[in-house]
Amino acid sequence: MSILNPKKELLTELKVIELLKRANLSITAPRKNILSLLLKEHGPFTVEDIIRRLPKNSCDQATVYRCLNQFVESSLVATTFLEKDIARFEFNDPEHHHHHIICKICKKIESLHDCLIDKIEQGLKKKGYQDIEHRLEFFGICAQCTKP
Amino acid sequence: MSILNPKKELLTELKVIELLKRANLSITAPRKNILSLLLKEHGPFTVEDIIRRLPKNSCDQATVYRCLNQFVESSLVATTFLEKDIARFEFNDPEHHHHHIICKICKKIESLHDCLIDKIEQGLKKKGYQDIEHRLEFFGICAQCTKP
DNA sequence: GTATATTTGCAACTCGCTTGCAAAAAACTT
DNA sequence: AAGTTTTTTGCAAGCGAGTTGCAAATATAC
Ligand SMILES: [Mn+2]
Ligand SMILES: [Mn+2]
Ligand SMILES: [Zn+2]
Ligand SMILES: [Zn+2]
Repeated sequence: MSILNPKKELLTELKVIELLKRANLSITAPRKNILSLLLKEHGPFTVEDIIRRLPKNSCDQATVYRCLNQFVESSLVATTFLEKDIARFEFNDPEHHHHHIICKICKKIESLHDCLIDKIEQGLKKKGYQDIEHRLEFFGICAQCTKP
Repeated sequence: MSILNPKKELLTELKVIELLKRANLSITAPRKNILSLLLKEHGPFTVEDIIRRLPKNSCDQATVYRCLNQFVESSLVATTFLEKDIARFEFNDPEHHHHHIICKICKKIESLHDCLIDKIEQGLKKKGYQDIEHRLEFFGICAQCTKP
């Protein structure tokens, strides 16, 4: 627990435990560390980012992957794939479903607090972005797979 | 050249050569085969799909990857990433920019001829899709990277 | 506290995809 | 059309994010 801000730390810890319980995940050190990290900073973070922020040598990278997959599975965490072969993770607040833009050159990532293509692209142009492209994919369960 | 439809084959061949020239790519057998395949069927196709459709042992998989990357680079081909770690490719007709839906269960992919989220999701529900999610990412060049 | 079930660390492995290099083919030159 | 230069190809080895099998460690249930 931090010496500087014991109260806030404690609140985060309690919230993390509550979230893990609701997700039916047992309370372990790696899970608490990873989830509270994602709760404190917005992200999205690569696994490398996350390990860098975790207490040094506090857990294996396989554990980080396993925990993140479980969090995604139980909707605690959302994923983005802004660069090929690099998954990024952020805490999934269902009230604030949103998307991201990455700069094709410097790879800076920004979160967009909105979800309508044209409107977003107009806003991005005003912000100085050029050569904007988007990728939009849908995922669902088709009629055939619903029937039986 | 096909015995059944020599005219159509010849036209495709000419179109393919024209497209390669416009893209400043030299005219080679693998490039012609891959591009004409993508011109004939809509896709999107994985590299495995493409190799299966190519004349048996007609070229190495490394060549397929290299050609596809060049095609993407010169905007002849568009990519989609509907499943993690699996790239799919289709001919990029700029007049028909569109997106896709994949079934979470059977992985069937459908092309959507439109680009507005709400409208698309309504249409998909009418078609029998359930549990629809989408992924929307933007890519651009940020203000800082534009200046210097 | 003990028994049972779950999770972790480690190292080996998987799998799309990429790459170095010599041989082959295309493009350019005359 | 033949010779020269440049590009592309095939092959096999390599890369790297992510996964997995298993024994030891930890959490949960009783
Ligand atoms: Mn975000
Ligand atoms: Mn399509
Ligand atoms: Zn930038
Ligand atoms: Zn289906």
